[in-house]
Amino acid sequence: MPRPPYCYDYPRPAVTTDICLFTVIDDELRILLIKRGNEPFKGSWALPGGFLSETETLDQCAARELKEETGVGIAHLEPFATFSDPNRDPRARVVTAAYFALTPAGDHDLHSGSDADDARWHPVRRLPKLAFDHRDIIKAGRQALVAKLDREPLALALLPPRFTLTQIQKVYEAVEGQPLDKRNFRRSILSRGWITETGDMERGRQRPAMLYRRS
Amino acid sequence: MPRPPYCYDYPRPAVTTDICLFTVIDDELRILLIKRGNEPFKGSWALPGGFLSETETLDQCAARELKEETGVGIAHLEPFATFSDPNRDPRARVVTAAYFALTPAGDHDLHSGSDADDARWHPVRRLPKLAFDHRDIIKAGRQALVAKLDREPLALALLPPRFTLTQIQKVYEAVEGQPLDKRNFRRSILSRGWITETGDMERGRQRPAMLYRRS
DNA sequence: GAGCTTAGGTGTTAGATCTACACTTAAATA
DNA sequence: TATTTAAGTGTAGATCTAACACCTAAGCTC
Repeated sequence: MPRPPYCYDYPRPAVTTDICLFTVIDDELRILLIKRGNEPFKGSWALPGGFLSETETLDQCAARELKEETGVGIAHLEPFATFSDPNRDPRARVVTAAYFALTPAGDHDLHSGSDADDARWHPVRRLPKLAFDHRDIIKAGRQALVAKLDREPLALALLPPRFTLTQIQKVYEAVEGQPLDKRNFRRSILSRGWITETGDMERGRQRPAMLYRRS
Repeated sequence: MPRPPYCYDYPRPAVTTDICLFTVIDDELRILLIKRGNEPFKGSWALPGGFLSETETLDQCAARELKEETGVGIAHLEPFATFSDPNRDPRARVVTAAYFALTPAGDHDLHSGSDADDARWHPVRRLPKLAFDHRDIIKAGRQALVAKLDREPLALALLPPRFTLTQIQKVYEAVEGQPLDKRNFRRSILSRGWITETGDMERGRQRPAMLYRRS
């Protein structure tokens, strides 16, 4: 098929994905950031992400980049916005599709990529100096997460396979940033049908708690 | 500043915007489609849209393309998804940012672009043969519209500056595709504070109705 | 093993919101 | 003046929401 010239005359931007990978550690919402080892913004922190390859969708690109960074399967990954200011990257025109991702706290094999010094979980309320427009992206990502948490069982992606009602309540409190009433929360979360009793109890320092799982 | 080679080694997709421009005509939700005059998909209908230029954001690109197609300012325009299947356009790799737009029914100066035969308002429940993945895009756009209509005063973007309660109810019924109870609808819409009485009445064939406007 | 510590687990009430439902009114027209 | 058409209005029952406090089961300490 002939390639109509109008289709190719346009300058093409580079296309990337950037991922806001959230987790809850110490009852606090945190995000994975990578310290940049190269200019521009050398020494600043940045979101994980990378360039779209020729044969993959943006979803696949985000999943691949995330796997390369964290070495784990991610419980939830979805796009929430695009960022396309012509000057957002001083090197070149780069349009990025921003994703948010969720993973349970715990055993991540964080390993720096080729252009990164370090990877760390940063509390979203105390962010360091960020590269590019990544502060804006994180702000939008948090808003998207908060907005969805009430309508979809996203909290399950921030928890291990079996968890107590107190644990899931703490996830909601960490994401929403406010305490919730225990009895009202339990009534509400159980009425949604997202979770089921396992029958097993968690034995800890106090009275045992019922373990729940995804329905 | 030197351009790091990793930044340019990647093949770059073309980037476009596609716009689902909705309106309500004859109590029916309709979408603007353009008949394609060129291959591929010659004779099929397609969403208005076009290529991102070097100096504009995706928002600006969508607004510009829409203005070129319809000749009117648009009351509401926002992105809702991206589509990036590597084979979605048979000519080349094209990633598109999909927008939905809203405009009051009425006097649009629809004019075909260079590669279009015709532009028409199609009822969303009876769509013709569509080019590319535009059927998927429209489906996602409708869902985005329905989801937002309840939370934000989007219906005002589908109405003239002054309107009656019956008119706004018909907009909701057209978008949601189901009839609504008149008294409950009125109580609900008035309690949101989005609209205010003008004090003027609309004179028609029957008892006059109060005209409202955006608060 | 008794007492302390810690988190788990449980109900009710008042207020607000939602849903279903039918008749009267004001103007235009015939 | 009678008819047609859409405008406008209220209530009762059910459901949902928000506020609120005490008892229980286990581990730990002495």
